[in-house]
Amino acid sequence: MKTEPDAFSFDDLKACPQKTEPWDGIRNYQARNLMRDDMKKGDLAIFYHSQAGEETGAVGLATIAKEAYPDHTSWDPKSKYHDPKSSPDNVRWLMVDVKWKQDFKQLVSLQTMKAEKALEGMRVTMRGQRLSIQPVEAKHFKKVCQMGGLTKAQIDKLGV
DNA sequence: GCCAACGTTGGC
DNA sequence: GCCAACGTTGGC
Repeated sequence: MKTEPDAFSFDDLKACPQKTEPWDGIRNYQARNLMRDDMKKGDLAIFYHSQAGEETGAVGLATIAKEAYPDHTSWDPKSKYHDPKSSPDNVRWLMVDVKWKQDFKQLVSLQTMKAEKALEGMRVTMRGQRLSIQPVEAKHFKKVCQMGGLTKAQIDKLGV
């Protein structure tokens, strides 16, 4: 899951009150469908900082705390995420809740991921991948955790 | 700030 | 249903 840390960072997620955060504002059908179809409660996500200069990359892990439900900001005219075509009766956009899980010991920069042979084919390393939510294969997921400095025991414990 | 990539919109 | 125009993302 990508986010611009200037808007919302991994530290913000870690600090937020009940440690769960509604992932609102997703206005892309592919991303919405991934949330709706593929994200189950308890699933893990790699948290990724985009547009962050040297700090661009994967910073840690989050858990899906709540499965897809209507994104109410979509029918709120005051919201920056307002979509006039969405309403409570005709829900167009969904969100999930996420929860901080684990920090990486070190940043796994985009550069490092691109250079890592074992991550070949991982979406985020390929050009033109703007999608803010991307599916990650288990082998890539574990490799990124390893590059982030998690121990083998810690990675095994995740049950990926 | 540039620009490639690509999603969305709307005229036809 | 095609496709040009336009908007957005995000690396650089």
